[in-house]
Parts: sequence; structure tokens; C-alpha cells
Amino acid sequence: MPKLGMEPIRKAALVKATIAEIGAVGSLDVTVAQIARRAGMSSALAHHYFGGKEQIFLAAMRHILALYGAEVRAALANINGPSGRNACPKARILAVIGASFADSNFRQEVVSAWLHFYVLAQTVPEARRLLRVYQRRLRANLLYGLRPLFVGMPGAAETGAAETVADGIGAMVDGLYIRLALARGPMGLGPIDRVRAGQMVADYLEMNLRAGCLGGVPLGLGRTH
Amino acid sequence: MPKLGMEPIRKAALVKATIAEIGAVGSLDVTVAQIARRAGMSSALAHHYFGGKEQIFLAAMRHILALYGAEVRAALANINGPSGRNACPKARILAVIGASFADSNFRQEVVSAWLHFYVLAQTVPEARRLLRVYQRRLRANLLYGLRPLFVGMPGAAETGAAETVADGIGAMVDGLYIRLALARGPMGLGPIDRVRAGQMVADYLEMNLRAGCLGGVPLGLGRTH
Amino acid sequence: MPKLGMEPIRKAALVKATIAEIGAVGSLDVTVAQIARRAGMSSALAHHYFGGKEQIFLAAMRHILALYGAEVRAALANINGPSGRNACPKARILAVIGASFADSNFRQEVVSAWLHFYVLAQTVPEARRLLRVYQRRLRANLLYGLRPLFVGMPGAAETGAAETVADGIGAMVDGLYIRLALARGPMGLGPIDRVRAGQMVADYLEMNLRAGCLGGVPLGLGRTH
Amino acid sequence: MPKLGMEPIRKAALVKATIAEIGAVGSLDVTVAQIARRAGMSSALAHHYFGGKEQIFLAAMRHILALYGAEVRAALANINGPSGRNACPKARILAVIGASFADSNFRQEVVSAWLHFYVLAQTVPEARRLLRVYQRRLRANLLYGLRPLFVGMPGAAETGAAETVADGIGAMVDGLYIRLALARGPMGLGPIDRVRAGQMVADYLEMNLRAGCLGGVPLGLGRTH
DNA sequence: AATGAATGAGTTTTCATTCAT
DNA sequence: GATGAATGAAAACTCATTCAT
Repeated sequence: MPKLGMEPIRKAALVKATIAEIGAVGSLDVTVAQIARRAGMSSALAHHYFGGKEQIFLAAMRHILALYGAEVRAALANINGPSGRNACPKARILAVIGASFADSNFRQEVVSAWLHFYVLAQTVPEARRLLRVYQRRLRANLLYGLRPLFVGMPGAAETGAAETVADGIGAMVDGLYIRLALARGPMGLGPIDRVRAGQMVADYLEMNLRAGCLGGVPLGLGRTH
Repeated sequence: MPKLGMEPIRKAALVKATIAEIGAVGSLDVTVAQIARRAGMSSALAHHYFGGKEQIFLAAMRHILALYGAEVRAALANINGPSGRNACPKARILAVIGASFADSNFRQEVVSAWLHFYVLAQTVPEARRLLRVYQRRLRANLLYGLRPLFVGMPGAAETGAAETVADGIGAMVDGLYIRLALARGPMGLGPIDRVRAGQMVADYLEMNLRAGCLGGVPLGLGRTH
Repeated sequence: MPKLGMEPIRKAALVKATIAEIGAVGSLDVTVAQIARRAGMSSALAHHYFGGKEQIFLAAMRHILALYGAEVRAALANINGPSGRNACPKARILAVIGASFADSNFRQEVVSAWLHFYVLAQTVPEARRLLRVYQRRLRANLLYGLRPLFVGMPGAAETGAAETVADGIGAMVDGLYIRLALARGPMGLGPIDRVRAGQMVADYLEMNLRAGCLGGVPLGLGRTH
Repeated sequence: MPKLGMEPIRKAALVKATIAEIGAVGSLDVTVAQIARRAGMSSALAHHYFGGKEQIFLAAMRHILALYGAEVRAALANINGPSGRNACPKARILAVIGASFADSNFRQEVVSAWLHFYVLAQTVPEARRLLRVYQRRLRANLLYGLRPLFVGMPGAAETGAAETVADGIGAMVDGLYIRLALARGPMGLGPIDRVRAGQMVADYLEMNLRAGCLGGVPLGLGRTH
């Protein structure tokens, strides 16, 4: 009987090496040989286990998403016991937002992987699917906290207020993430740091809630001209 | 007899061809030969004029930025005569936002170029510089409209309210752009279309203004727990 | 406890799998891994039993030849009891010819194997040896029937008439086989089918006998100019 | 202006090198790099001009066929002036047969190429097409000489005698060619050499004509039992 | 100004083969 | 007996770049 069970070990090593290599090179132009070398094996073995370069990349993407998912779960667990069930809705939302700006997401390799991800999503169906998974998951997590907050608010259900706010938060998170990720050094008056970014999204949420509470129409205000 | 003045013509043709080819292929993996063929010349000539592939890409980026800038200027001109000087501040801001979601920015080649842009910005200094130019210009355009709106608002100057709102708008624009660009088909309950995206950013602006007018603190509300 | 007697079973399975795989792929580019997978074992085991890819191929060739030999023996047995001893000579020859055009020889995998065979025979001594074995066996089988027919024919012995006819039949069989094997669909006025091919060879035999009987010289007629 | 008109020169050199290399290696396993080196250029250039390995091989095949065609034309021209129009039919046929056994067809590289050809014809459509071209051309050349010989022969038209004889000659030529090509050294009683091979085919023709002249049925004699 | 010619260096991928278990 | 693990060597193919003309 040969050495057994190497496949998951090797695959994991390759995934880690892929992310590390992308981070080190800072670009998508990493070769299978580089990845394999970093993972301590021949490139032939990498092909053997994954079947091709694209598959390796997709596995790395899945890993990145899994890390992000873990970060979110950890943040939720932190709020009110491991279940997170009893957390107040707003705290849930803020936890999700905070997880998106967690340290771990800004390591250079992760940033590179995310940008790579966006590019791949244009042409590789599986990459697009994964991106959708991320977006849907984020949306669902946010909605879980948002819906209770809009209950009873007049017009909120009809206008889909919770959904719109979820999309707005998601977009803001993504936009701030890219700006943070690509901003080394100040970018204007004051640098946007991770904390301030989280604050900005939190404020977006708060304003939407207030607008609702005040009887205003949180969305569809219309352009003034 | 050398043909005179060919250089700008050739360069322009190559830039257009680059963007077109990126759009056609849907990815960054376009070769110089493909670009040159599309531009109706030999790849050797492309090298002659630009010196290398990276330079070609950067020129294309500059072109994309120039197009975006033109779109913004046109939108501003539309508001209150060609000078745009007299437009009411809010209209200015909305015009800038609208220009970001203009049709022309969503042609596939432009989307691909932008994503490419983000990736390049990680490693190529000139690309990073260009990205900064874009961000600063957007910020400046927004601030030009925002500052008057926050004048006299208590605490606005100290907290840098206008700047923060400008950054928030910028982030939201970027985040929504990527989501729109990569979303073919619905992405949840209702698809985010360009109009709705513009609306969401406009609402973000409006809420910030109201929060201020109402005596609230538009930013730095602080997390509620 | 080692399983005993596995070797012949495994080898046979590999030989069958080799032929099947060649047929399935329709070319010589089959890998050991493919063959082994089809045979239900690891490629390492295939190597263990055969020592190398070439050996596997040669074993497959031997199998093909054995099948052909069996086909011939069956045809001969069919004529006049299982011994075939008492069959009239001409019937023997026709039986041998018929066996060459038997259905089993035209299955795609067998065709591919034969063509592979010819190619290998150029460089691999053992393949050449096997090809000779086939040719000699065919020749001997034909001569066994031809010699009695030329006995007493004037000049036949001196000119080696029987041998020449045997060679002619062999060449015609090979030539028709290749044409049939590679001809899917009509190849001119009327398609050459297996029956017609057998007929043509039979006619060749008949004409040679008549030419002899008529006192003509069956061979060495000489070019007329 | 750069060096011009290299393409046909390079292509011709590659075709020649391909055939030479196949002959030298004696097998189909020649690499593009080997071919290119023999042709005195980089493998990249070979790819540039031909687009791929298969295309190179097909060009080589076409060349082999062209050489064969030239051989046939030369043989025909030899008979009765360059036009060959006035040659007696039988002489035409013998010339075609003779061309098939010309020296040039038995150089090792040509033999290897032909065998390769047969293998390729199984899977590569263009190779199959070329093989058909060869077969049809041979058939047409033979028929051009055969038809006059069967004119007025009772039953010849109905049974398609000329066509059948053409197919028989073609098959015999192919079969003898392969045997000759693979036979280095004696192969039985007496070696089949090129002259004897031609003789055998000539005799096949002669017998068919005599069978007809004698009032017999040249083909479709039927098996005697 | 312009380009066909040419290539070196590098990419992914394949595969027969070996080896420890 | 049997196999998963592992790889070196080599394959086809690509491409940015250079150069002579």
C-alpha cells in the first residue's frame, strides 16, 4: 500500500502556494511551475491533482471565499455567543461589515486574489458563479439583520427598502475595499483606513434607518432636477 | 519620403485597437500582434511607437480616463451652459455621479480595461498613478459641489463632512460599477440597473445632507454599541 | 497471501484493453494510463507485468495475429471436417482468402492495430519479426493449396508459379485490406466491399490456373513492349 | 522593406526536412524542433509558417503525392512524346504501374511518410482526403488506358470490367508496395524485388485481358464451389 | 515610415516510468 | 500482488521583441 491520503494535503498546499505566489508577484502572471515550486512539488504533480492551471486558480478563489466566510461567522459568533441568534439586528449587520474589513482580507496576496477574481469573472463561468455566491451570501447576511429593522416602517416593504440598503452596503463595502486595497499611502486629505471605512458603511446604515424612522422615504427620493 | 505626422495617428489607432481587443477577448490576455492587426499595422510598428506592451496598455488606460473625463465635462456642461459654473451644487454632484454610470462606461471593452487597470495598479507605478488621478479628479469634482452644501452646517468643517461624503460617494460609485459590470442578469431580488445605481448614490447624498440639516451628525455617528 | 495466477489474467486484460483503446481513440496515441484504466488496474501494474509500453503493444500485436490465425484455422476446419486435410486444394485457398476478409479483421481497433503494426515494423525488430511470421504463415497456407494445382503444369515448377501466385494473392489481400479499412463510403464507381474483395482475389487465382491450363505461361508473360 | 518572399522557401525547406526526418528516425515520432533544426530554423518559425505540427505533416504528404504524380507524368511522357496522347493503351497502364514502383518511392523517408499517411488517414480528415485523391488519380489513370482495351468485349461494360481491373491493379500495387517497403532481405523463397512486383501486376492485367479475349468472363467468374 | 523575418525564453501540459509502502 | 505518489524530460505552442531592409 502506498502513501495514502496525500491528495487533500497536496491540494491544500497548492492552494496556499497559489495565493502566496500571487501575493508575492503581485499579479496574475504566476506560472504553475512557480506555484508548484513554492508548494514543494513538481509542476507535474500540480497538474495531476488539479488538471490545469485554471482549476488551481478556482480552488484558490474558493479558499479565499471560505476564509471570508469564516471571518464573517467568527464575527457573528463574537456578538452573542457562538450561535449569534440573539444578537440585536444592528449588531449583526455591523459585524458582517466589520468582517469585510478584517485584517486578513488586506494581506497583499488576498487583495491580488480578489482583483484576479474580478478579472476571471468576466470570462470564466465558474469564477463568475463564485463571485455570485459571495455577493448573495453577503446580501443574505445583511438582509437577515436588516429586515427586522424595517418591519413596521411605512412603505419599507413596498419599496424593498431592506434589499436596497443591503445592496448599497454591499456596493460600498466592495468600493471601499478596492480603494483601501490599492491605496498605499494617503489618498487625498485623509487616508481612508479600515476603521474609517467601516464607520462610513455604518453611517450609511444608520442614515437609512433614521430616514425611515423620520417618515422620510429612504430611497427613491428622486433627483432634484 | 517619410510620411509626416503619422505618429499620433498610429498611436491613436493602436489605443483604440487595444481597448477593442480587450473587449473582444474579454480578458487581459491580448497579444501585441492581435492589437496591431486590429489597428491595421505590423506588431513591429506598434513596438516602434510605444516601446513595449506595457506602454500600449498604459496609453489605453489614459484614453479610458480621458473618455471618462469627457463624459463628466459633458454632463456638467449640460446643466447650466457650457461653463457649468452657475449650476446649483447638488446638480453638479448628481451630474458627476450620472456620468460615472453613463452607457459608455459599460461597453465590454471599457469594463475589461477598468478591471485590468485595477490589476495593473498593484504593480505598475504608472498605472497606480493614473488610478490616483482618476480618484482625485472624481473627489475634486464632488467636493466642488459638496462644500457649498455643508457650509454653515455645524461641525461639518471640523469633521471633514464634505470630504467624507465625497469618499463615500466615490466608493459607492466604484462598488456599484463593478457589480453592474459583472452582473449580467439579475443578482438577487431585483437587478441593479444603471438607473437604480445612480439613484442609490443620489440617495446617499441626500441622506447625508438631511442628516446634517436636521442637526444630526452626518458622520461619526459612532457604532451604537 | 499473494493471489496466485494473476499474471496471465492481468496480461490478457491489458492486451484486450490495449486493442480496445487503440480502436476507441482511432490512433496510436494511447497512453499506458488509458490502457491500464480500461483494464481496471493501475498503470504501475501494467509496467510491472510488461516492463514497458512497447512490450504491451507487441503483446497486443501477437494477440491480433493469433486471432487472425484462429480465423484461418476455423475457415479451414469448416471445409472438410475439423482436420481440413481432405479439402480440395482450391477450397483451401479460398478459405484462407475468405478468412483475411472476415468481419473480425475490420473492427476499428483491429484496423488501427494493423496500421500501427506496419509502422512499428519499420523500427522495432520484434514487430518486423511478427509481420514476417504473418506473411510467411499466409504464404505457407496458400502454397499448401496451390502446389497441387500446379503439379504437372508445364513450366510451373521451373518458374516458381505456385510461389508467385501465393505472393500475388498475399499482396492483393493486403492491398485490398488497407483500402477497405480506410474506405468509409464509396471510393469511385462502386464501393469495394468485403465480398467483392474476396471475389477479386478468387478471380486472380482462377485466372492464373486457367492461364496455366491453357498452356499459357501464368507469369513472365513479359511486357508487350 | 524587409527580406521578402521567404515564406515559400521556408515552407519548402520544412517539407523537405519533415520527410527527411521521418526517414531518418524511421517513425512518426518526430518533433517539430527536430524538423526545424534540420531545416535550419527555429521551431517557432515553423509554427509561424504552418500553424501547427499537423499542418506540417499534411504539407509533407501533399509533397509526397506531388512527387508521385510527377513520376507518373514522366513515365507517361516517356512513352510517346511529352503529350502521351498517342501511346497505346496497354503501354499507358504499364507506365502507370511502373511509376508506382519507381526507385524514388522506396527511399526510406518516402516509405515512412506513406505509412504515416495511412495511420493519419484514420483520424485526420484532410489526410483521408489526400489519400482518396491519390486513389482516385491512380484509378483514373488506369481507367484511361483500360477502357479502350475492354471496348467491344462482350459483357465487359455491364460487369464494369475495366473498373474492377483498375481496382485490382490498384490494390495489388498498394499491397506489393507495402511488402517491398517493409521487406529488407528475402521474404520467403525468392525476394520480391521492384521489377518482379511490376511484372506481377502486368501479368494480372494481361490475364484479365486474355480472359476477356477468350470469351471468358474476366471477373465474376464465381467461386467454383 | 514600415514590415516581414526571425527567435529565445518561457508556458502549459503530457506521460512513461520509478518507488515506497 | 498492487497502487498512489511523484517526477524528469520533453512535447507543442506562444509571444514580446529585435533586426535588416
